[in-house]
Amino acid sequence: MKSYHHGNLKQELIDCACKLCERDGYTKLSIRTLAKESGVSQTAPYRHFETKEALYASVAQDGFNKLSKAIHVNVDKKVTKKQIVDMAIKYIEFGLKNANTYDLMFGTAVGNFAEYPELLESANSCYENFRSSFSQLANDNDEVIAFKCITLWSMVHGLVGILRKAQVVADEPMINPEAGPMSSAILIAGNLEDHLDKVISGIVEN
Amino acid sequence: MKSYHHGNLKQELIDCACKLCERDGYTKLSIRTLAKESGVSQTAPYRHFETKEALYASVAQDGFNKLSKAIHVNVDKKVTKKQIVDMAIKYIEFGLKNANTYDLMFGTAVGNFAEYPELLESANSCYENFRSSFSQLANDNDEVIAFKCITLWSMVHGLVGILRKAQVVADEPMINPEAGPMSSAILIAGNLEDHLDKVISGIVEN
DNA sequence: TTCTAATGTAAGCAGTGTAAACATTAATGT
DNA sequence: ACATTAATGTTTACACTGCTTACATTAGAA
Repeated sequence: MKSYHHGNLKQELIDCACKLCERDGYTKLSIRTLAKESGVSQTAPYRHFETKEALYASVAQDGFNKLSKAIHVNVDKKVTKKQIVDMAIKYIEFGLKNANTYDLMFGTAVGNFAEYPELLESANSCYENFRSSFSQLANDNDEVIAFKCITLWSMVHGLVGILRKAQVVADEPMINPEAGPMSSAILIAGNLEDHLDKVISGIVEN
Repeated sequence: MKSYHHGNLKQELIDCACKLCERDGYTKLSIRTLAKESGVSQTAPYRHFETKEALYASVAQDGFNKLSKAIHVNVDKKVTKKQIVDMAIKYIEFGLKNANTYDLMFGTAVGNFAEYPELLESANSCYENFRSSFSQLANDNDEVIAFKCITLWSMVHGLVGILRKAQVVADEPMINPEAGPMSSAILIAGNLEDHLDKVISGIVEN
């Protein structure tokens, strides 16, 4: 016997949306099917999310929280270059393994983060996580750190995009014969650690 | 008096779609309004594009062609570092000024380029354009060139994504007070040329 | 000139986001 | 303890979408 009130609908909707967005891509998600999945009427979600974009924002927020965890480095001790390389690898793996969620986080589905303060908070703290780890490595003033950090972040962010287009999967790199010049990216996928080590050295020592 | 056959419908649809996609974002584009715009029945477009994705593919292809032109460097003479820096700037400007089109080119709206041979061709030749210019700068074997080139491309591609999230416009950089740590990106936007010069030096000399 | 393939139209299906009006219940203040 | 209110759920409905099917017109090849 189910009661009129669900009790935990908002969180259940978010959880379900996260799964479905990651599995099928966010464009395939419909509020109606989501409602059905939670055994609730098709307009019930609107009590918790004003628009579909607001729902996307929650999924994206969850993504930033997960990314934060994935790239987290213990900053108690001194941070080594290898740790930063690992962080970069973790970042890229996250982007490749959670490709659809990553889209939601960095694409245009959620237009303006400022409209969703919690999302903005999570996104900012994720970047701050990245930055503060990186800042332990180089002995520079804040402005220089910011420069270098953005450089590295752009790198890994860009690599996620490029590697995806090259249709490389993190676990099991494989060449798409149709990829043309794009297949250059394969070279990197096969030597991700070496590659990042070089690049990060270059950034830090400049 | 308009004739039953339009005569040039396909191209007109593409042109119109390019405009509307760039203006409102591709998610706002509907085949029906597109048809109306061309003064044709709502199912006529399906004679030229099997699905909406196929239409997106045409818009993306047009984008790659434009990007190719934008970043083109005259490779008759020896290519200087400044030319590569310029190329990078042009790339980033393109990504920022044609943000919605750029989405279509590098996002997930068109899932598999291999399904649209003309798009794949344009995308590949755009990259080849990028690569061949870059290869004139460094004296390396092909594999090393490929490495360095992907590194640079990832950089600029990543910067486009990051700068957009930081809500910076190429023409008129301005700070979004809500941007938090993201506003570090502003530092770069304000010194794009210097920044790229440093980064490119780092890549080439390694 | 005839036939066929290309290109257009009309009607309709199943699905979407979301607004409005109403129902049920949990929370709250007296 | 009870009345009131706010939160949360349902029903119905609108305007819109991508796309299918069946049919109409016409341009170009035989």
